[in-house]
Amino acid sequence: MKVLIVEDDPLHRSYLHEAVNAALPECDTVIEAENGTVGEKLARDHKSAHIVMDLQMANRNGIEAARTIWKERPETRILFWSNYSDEAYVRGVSRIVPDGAAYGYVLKSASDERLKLALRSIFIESQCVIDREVRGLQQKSLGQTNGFTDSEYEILVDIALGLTDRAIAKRRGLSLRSVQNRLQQLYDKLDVYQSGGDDHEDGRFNLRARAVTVAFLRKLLNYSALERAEAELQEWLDGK
Amino acid sequence: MKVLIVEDDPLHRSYLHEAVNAALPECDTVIEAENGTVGEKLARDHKSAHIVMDLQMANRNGIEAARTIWKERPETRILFWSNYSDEAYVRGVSRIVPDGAAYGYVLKSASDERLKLALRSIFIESQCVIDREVRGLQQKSLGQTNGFTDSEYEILVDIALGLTDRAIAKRRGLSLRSVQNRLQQLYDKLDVYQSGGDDHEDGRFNLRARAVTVAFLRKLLNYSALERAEAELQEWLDGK
DNA sequence: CGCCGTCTTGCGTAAACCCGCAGCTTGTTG
DNA sequence: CAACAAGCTGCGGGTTTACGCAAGACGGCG
Repeated sequence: MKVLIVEDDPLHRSYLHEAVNAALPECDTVIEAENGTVGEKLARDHKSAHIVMDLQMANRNGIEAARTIWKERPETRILFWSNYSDEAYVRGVSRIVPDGAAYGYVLKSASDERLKLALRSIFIESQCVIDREVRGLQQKSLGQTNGFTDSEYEILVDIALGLTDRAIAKRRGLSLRSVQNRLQQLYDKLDVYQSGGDDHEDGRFNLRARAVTVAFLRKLLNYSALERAEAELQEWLDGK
Repeated sequence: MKVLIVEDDPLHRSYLHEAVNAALPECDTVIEAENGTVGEKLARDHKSAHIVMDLQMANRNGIEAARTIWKERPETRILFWSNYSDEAYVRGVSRIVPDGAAYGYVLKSASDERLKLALRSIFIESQCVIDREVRGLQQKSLGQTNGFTDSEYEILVDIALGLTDRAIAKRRGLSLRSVQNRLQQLYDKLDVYQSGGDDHEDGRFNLRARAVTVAFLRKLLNYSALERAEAELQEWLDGK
């Protein structure tokens, strides 16, 4: 059995290496990659390897890497090991996981024990292991209560990218008015009207910009999500 | 001599601990804090301590902590040890460093040797040590070429927060038109008109929102900067 | 089938935004 | 002091947003 570790930080990398050795005596080779690009390449070279992947990496982030890896080989087992449980990450991951694939999401703050258990569950037993905290987010976001529809999330990303209503309409194949409807829906859910709605109206917000900020502060968006969305946008722009 | 380590990540924390021991034999006590809040408290308790501080921490980030520490004791020597050299961080740090204070900014990717040298230079020799990469940013941002004025940065933050032109005018004591002037200036510098300015005009951007996005992608803004700005905004809103 | 909720679309309006033009106040420089 | 650059401000107008109102379209359900 082979395990591929994809992780930015040398300290974390060697920690992972040890953890893998301790948790999986049946594993005979451990390979390391220090960014997403190298990770993809090594995954291609070692087709049987299971993967432990950091999400936040400078060169090419974990979600990107995982997507191309899964595209080539959907049955690959990947354990995401991340510092954060931003909804943006969680959403990003669940968007790309293939049907029936075994994967995991464990926070770096988890104990050694938890990490080892997760390693064994996923790589040996093919079971999904999602950190409790992450799991909570996932359910809240999928359940309609307090969560965001895909269409709402989509339009959030679009205004975060800085598109006009018209451009969004064109991109998503909607009328102008429909786009604006979704925006209102979004504004409602993000509670953008806060602080100033009742008394004097002088401190009002620019709803569009405020929505993006609030989403950022709530970790619905983060840098990595923006980066991905921007790449998709450019692709679309080039494709006419 | 005492050294206080303020760092989120247990692995990094113990690495730092060792590095301090190795670089500073004259140091007899090393104290550790796992977030900014605790760091502030321990800094108060151990007034003579030099500090090594991580910037990105979940609970209370390094810039906040450093600010209150320096407010109480401006001669404290602080070495910032960070994963990133986002302009937002660099700007945030240089905004709060007291006149004549000795401080340092070293990236986590630096070698052991570099870290040790920095520790000695700052804590023993009272010299400022700024990582080469960070230094580059600093100069570019202070020099007018390609850099952003304080007023431009200020208005960038304001629209990122989602304020209306009118609200910004009130907050900064300007006329509406002046605010809009600065905005145009900002749009120019951020090169927001890209892609579509020449040929067909269908893929246009909402300049205001686009500016924020571009700033994010260029790391002029990041989560921590937004968080701080939001706190200041709330303060201002409360103060009428 | 008819009723109902959700989603889409068009029309219309008030507000906000982007920005060219031009007059003023400053600080700087020869 | 004259000249000039840089920033602030008001005016005016074209465009984009935010959103109420109301008329279809579609799917589920009794």
